[in-house]
Amino acid sequence: MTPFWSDWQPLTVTPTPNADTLAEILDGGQAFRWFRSTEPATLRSSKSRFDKLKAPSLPRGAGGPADTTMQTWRGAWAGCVAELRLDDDELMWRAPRTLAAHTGPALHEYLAADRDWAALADALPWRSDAHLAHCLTAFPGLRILRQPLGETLLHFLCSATKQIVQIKQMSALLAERHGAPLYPLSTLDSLLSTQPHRLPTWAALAEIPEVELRRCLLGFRAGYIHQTARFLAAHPGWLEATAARPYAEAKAGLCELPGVGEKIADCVLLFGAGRLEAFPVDVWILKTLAGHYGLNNWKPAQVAHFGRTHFGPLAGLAQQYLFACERHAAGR
DNA sequence: GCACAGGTAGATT
DNA sequence: AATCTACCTGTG
Repeated sequence: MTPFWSDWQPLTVTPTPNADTLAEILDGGQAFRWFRSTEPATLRSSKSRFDKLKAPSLPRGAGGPADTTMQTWRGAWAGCVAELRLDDDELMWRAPRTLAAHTGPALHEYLAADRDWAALADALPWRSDAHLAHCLTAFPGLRILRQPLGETLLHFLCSATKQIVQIKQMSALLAERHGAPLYPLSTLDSLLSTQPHRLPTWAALAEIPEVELRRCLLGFRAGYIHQTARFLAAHPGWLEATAARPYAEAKAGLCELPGVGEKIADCVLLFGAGRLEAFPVDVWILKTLAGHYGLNNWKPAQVAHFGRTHFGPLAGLAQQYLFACERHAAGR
């Protein structure tokens, strides 16, 4: 019988992130559909339904220090499912065989593998900014994902005053209950009850009653998502065209959507449209710029303007470094 | 039981 | 124009 997963294959990214940075890229607030498939060795004694998954592919020698940090990440985006792991300082990937041919190029795009993210970080003004320099050192190889635009908008409409784990829960419920299956049910999925689904499209969301959305833990965000879905379904291509306009126009356009303010608009442009000049300002950035840059009591819009002028055309990348550092310092 | 969480929109100064 | 507040609900 043909194995369900493809063989592990290398994915060339520059630079290769370490395990901490990879976790920050996949699970640090840019994306919300990546889950660790295996736990650190210290937790392996606890019962896990994923235990049976890792047996065939345990890397390197058993018992070595590397085992404590070895993780496999499983994620879904658009029509793709993939697993990622670090192996001898190389990023490896695999996908269900039926999707593998499509997933390779899709991963390249998703991870923005065409860019040298060390060179981009080096272009930030860290030489005159000691705190930024510190953050660059803490998460070497951090990158900004290029996620599907519509999914990014949906995730950040879910994000208002919610923690990452809760956003991931909303996303999982939306996909499971309202999204199309990613591939025919496999034996593996039957055993584990993990048949993955896409997120619902905006056209599909437009047909879902608000009360139904609320059952996906969306709370007051359900109204925003419902109204935004109605608008987007009635205006095909509007989202893509809007995101492609010059930064100020794109942001203003997105802010027309119900539930989308400056912060969410910047997140959508940065994480879903590769617009690195976008500088989302949330409570963490507000806090870090107050603490390290003396911007006490500045309003979010003022901080956003400061960020774009101080950090320049790659301000969004700087923001991600600052964000990761601040959350890490707070023990998140 | 109660504050708080990757905000936004509408009302009220 | 700047500053409150309500909005849902899981988590600690």
